[in-house]
Amino acid sequence: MDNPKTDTEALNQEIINKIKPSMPKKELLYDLSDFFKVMGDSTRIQLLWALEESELCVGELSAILDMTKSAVSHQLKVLRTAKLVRSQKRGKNVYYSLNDEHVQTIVKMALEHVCE
Amino acid sequence: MDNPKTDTEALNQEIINKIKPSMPKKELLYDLSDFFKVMGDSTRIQLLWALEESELCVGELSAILDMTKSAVSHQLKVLRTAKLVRSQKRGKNVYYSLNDEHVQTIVKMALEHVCE
DNA sequence: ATTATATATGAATAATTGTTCAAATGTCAA
DNA sequence: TTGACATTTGAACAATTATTCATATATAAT
Repeated sequence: MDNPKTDTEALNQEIINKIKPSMPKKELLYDLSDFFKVMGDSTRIQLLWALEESELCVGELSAILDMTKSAVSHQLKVLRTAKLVRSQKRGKNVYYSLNDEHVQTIVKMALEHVCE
Repeated sequence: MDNPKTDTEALNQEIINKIKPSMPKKELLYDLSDFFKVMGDSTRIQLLWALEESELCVGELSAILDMTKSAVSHQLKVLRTAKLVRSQKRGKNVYYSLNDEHVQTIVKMALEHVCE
């Protein structure tokens, strides 16, 4: 062969040049992976799962998950920051509810993936 | 009030008793959160993103992501273990491709969530 | 066989993160 | 105001993890 590049590189440079500019920008990339990071914790999955059935306050969630209120509150904050849940104070209690219709669908899809 | 329980506990015990048994079992819970953990890394999102366009070998992915082949290989192993991609050896190269149709849909849904 | 290339792997390091514990805040009732 | 309760918060600790570096394996070409 006369081309030293193709001699040592078996890579398809054409497809590299085509795909590289179509990659997501850094910011979108971090937003995406941050979203999945939030979902990637069993405590938070449980919280979302429970909240699918009803609005619930911290004490109730703590009883359902059988975890300390502190741990639950910490994780609720993560979900709140990610805008997956919203909170509403009523008296001494703070009630949480789902804030995004996508989440239920995404969990269902993930279920289909892991259940096979 | 005559009931000391309801006096100090503002919790709705009925809904706790209803929701608690409907919670997912530990194993399913871990499978679910593990799946999202795999998605919760920007390098792995990039790999899946690129592989949506075409089957690619490690060197090509390394060029597209602008990362060392070692780092790419390590992350491909994670995706392979999670059965999100499959690999096929051809000559000196190992070609990777997507192994699950759910993933593209899930990423699209996540995009809709983060893009608002 | 030797050399070059492609990929994989193991150990090490740095960074991130979930829970616990103690303490702070906020709300209601007496 | 004082006391009890619901929730939040900050610091600390343990555990997990992504990348780097060096090395190992495997394939192809000379």
